[in-house]
Amino acid sequence: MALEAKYSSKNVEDKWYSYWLEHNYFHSEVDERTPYTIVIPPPNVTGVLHMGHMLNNTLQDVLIRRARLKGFNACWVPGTDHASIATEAKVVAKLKADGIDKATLSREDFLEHAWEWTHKHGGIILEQLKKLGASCDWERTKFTMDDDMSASVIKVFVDLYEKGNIYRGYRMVNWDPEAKTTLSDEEVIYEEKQGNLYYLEYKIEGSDDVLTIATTRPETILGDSAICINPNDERFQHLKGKKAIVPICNRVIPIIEDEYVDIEFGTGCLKVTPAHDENDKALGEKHNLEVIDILNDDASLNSFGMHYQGKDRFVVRKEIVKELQGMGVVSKIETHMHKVGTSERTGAVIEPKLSDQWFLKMKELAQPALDAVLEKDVKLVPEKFINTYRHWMENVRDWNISRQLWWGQQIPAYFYGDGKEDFVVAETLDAAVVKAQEKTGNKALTASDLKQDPDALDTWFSSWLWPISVFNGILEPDNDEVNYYYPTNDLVTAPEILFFWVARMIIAGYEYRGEKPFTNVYLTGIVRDKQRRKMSKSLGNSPDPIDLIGQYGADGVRVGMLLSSPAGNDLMFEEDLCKQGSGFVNKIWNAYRLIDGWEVSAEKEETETAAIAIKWYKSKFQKTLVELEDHYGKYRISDALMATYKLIWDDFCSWFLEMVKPGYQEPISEKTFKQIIAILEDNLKVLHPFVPFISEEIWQHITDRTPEEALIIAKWPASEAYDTQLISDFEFASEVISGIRTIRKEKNISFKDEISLSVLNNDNAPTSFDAVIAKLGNISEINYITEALEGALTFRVKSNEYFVPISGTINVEEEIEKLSAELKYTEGFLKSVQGKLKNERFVNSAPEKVVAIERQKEADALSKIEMIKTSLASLK
RNA sequence: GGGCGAUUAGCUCAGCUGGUUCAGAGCACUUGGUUUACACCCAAGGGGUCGGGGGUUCGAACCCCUCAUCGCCCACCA
Repeated sequence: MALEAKYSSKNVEDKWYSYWLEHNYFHSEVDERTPYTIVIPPPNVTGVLHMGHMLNNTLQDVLIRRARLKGFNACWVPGTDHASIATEAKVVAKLKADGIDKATLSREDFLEHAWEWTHKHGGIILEQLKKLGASCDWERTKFTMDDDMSASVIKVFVDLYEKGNIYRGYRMVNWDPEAKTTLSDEEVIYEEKQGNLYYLEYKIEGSDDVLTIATTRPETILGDSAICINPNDERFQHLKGKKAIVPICNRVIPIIEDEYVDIEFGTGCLKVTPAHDENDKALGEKHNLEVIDILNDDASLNSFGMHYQGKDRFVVRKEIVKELQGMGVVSKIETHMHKVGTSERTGAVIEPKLSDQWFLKMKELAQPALDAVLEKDVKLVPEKFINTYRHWMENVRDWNISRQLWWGQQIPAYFYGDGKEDFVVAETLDAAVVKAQEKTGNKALTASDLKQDPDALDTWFSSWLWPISVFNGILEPDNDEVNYYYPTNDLVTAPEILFFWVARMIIAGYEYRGEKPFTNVYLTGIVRDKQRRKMSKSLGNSPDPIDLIGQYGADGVRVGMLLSSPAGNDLMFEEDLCKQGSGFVNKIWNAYRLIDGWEVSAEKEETETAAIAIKWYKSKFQKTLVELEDHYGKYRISDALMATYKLIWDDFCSWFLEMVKPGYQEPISEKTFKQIIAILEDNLKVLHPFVPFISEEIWQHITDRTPEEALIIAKWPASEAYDTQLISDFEFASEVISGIRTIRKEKNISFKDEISLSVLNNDNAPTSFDAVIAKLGNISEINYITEALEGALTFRVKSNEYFVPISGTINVEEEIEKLSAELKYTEGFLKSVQGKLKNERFVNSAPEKVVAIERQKEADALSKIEMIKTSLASLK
């Protein structure tokens, strides 16, 4: 049955994905083979596939499929992340839409809603990955809130607490007033914003003097507890030891001195608000100042806000300025650019806030993880990220791991009293009771006396264990699975989460396995649109990957993504690339259609052309195999694809198939055909990681295969020595063919008209491809001659001259002009080469090899000039 | 404010140890083609003082200095 001229991906892709699943090829179990493991960067459980995932997972699938073909026990562990803030925010919004306020719900009820939401929307993204062809071991699918995963998190928390790495601290934290939770420093995004710098006058107690301070947040004056000046500031010597009066609330506050104050900035006077600024807090502690917190959790003012109580800080900012202006204490308002911290998740402006939170000490834990990367035990690709990584790890700050959320692992700290230290940390309530009894000496304490800390842990506190916990290596550190699969091989992820996730996994790896979690970290680029904007749902500039797959096929989209994705560089995604991808897929399809349509004859002999073509292609293939090895080894996946692309499109389709193609309506020799099929099969193997579907389709179409013979589990082509001479001889021959084509075109000689070719064999032109030249150039005969042929069209390849005798078609003047131009160019070239060789310093200092090359160039140019001159003479 | 990186063809990017991979690839573009797989095709062609300037060297896209522009990361300037 004839195959369709246009490849249609739809049915083919579903068919083979089901087939692969049915035969369990993606599943990995511990065996005697060497493992090759990748753990997926778990996407948000309720998320949908975006272009970033697409890139990421295509790369992982390429790596895993190639490893599978190379005979490794390939294991790609999929899963999702509970994404506490993002998911909780979605659930809260959904409840709100249903008229339910989270505050009215109990923790249990809320979690029930959250789970319901998770089950409803969860896992969509994993289904989408299947469309892409991702060959994950779905039996191993994990969720960061699975029971065992959560148990691992709790165990680690307790362990780190007992080792003294986790502490509870009253600290200035980043407060997200929208989500009403703290954020880690990494979750705060600083944006340059236009604000105002307000100059406010404070009265000096017991005098009519005023001093002026500058602030960007005038509402915080209600929380002021001092004014600070630089002791070296000449202007303010008279203020030392005095007191100032805060406008509106009339609080009397001391004027303190500290060299921290920048004399140059603003007025040189600084108001100190310890509750709402990190630096002020430090000053406050140093000078023993009162801490006045004026904000509620939703960033409205509390009772310290007096008549502003209950109003949002930004509303108050406007109103208080008016009031202050009315009092005549605003001396100046300047516009001022400053950085404002916003929440990564909700976009709300962050307020620094003092509160009790849980922290993980990082300095010590980070050390082995830093060393691992610096010593390249863990390799970052591209290497430029090493510096960024080092900088971060050397200046790592303690990690705020508590979140005022319910969706996540609840912190296993149990309070038995109101005191700051009245708590114990334990894996279970029962264990907590025992510990509490021991700690207090009160044997009468029961479970009902204990109250668990309501906060949940930061999501990253579960995902940092991912490479270990997916193999249950926390709960059972010595199990066969983790011992076999860990450390994993490659991690493919976005550079944005190098600190959030990658660095912390390395830390956890050393802390809990004494070993790195992965050997290589491949950091992909950020997918951007043509205007260099990051592709995101909110901007609406991201195409839906599933639509793209529908349009171009998964294979086409995979190729499109990979065509332009050098590691670590951002990639400008254009839909045209997918078009190119599906074009490539179609090309492969049609190459197969050609072969598939041939009539095979056992009687027919192998032609000379076919014999040399097969030998040549095998060499070319082997050479490409070596290049592929190099590219893959350096994670240059797009280069690997491009090398494969050229091998198939140029070498296989444009050259090889043209060479072996039988004549019109002629059968092909069975011997040749068998070899072509073997070559095609090898091609399919190297293509498979990039275009898994069409490669399997063709593979299975060639002949009936048992499930054990599927392409997905075939053996990567074996490396063999290859003939470089043959490859360069072919390149020579291809130039000859191109010369013939040029002449045909220039003289309008149809391909159907046979012509003859004569070679002035100055340079021992290789003859191995003469049959090919004859076939592809439609040459009746090739003659080797010792004297120039008169009255013929000529062209040159290296220093051989070729003649095509065409009577009556030669325009002598045109030929002379052409030759003269070539002569002039060659003479100029010779001059520059000789100039180099005359330079003694070049000859003396350059390596011998380089000089020899120049001498060869000189000799070639000389003989070429001689030849052109002869031709010219004969024409005249 | 500190650090890292980039700047090469219209676009996206290679260019590894300074010299045969040295000015390249893919796409786009122009021109010409219904030769028995593919117009998602075939062939040919145009296009770049390698961001500017200076230096080192026999020799620089590559090393050094400097300027410019862009990007990223980190950081508490009110």
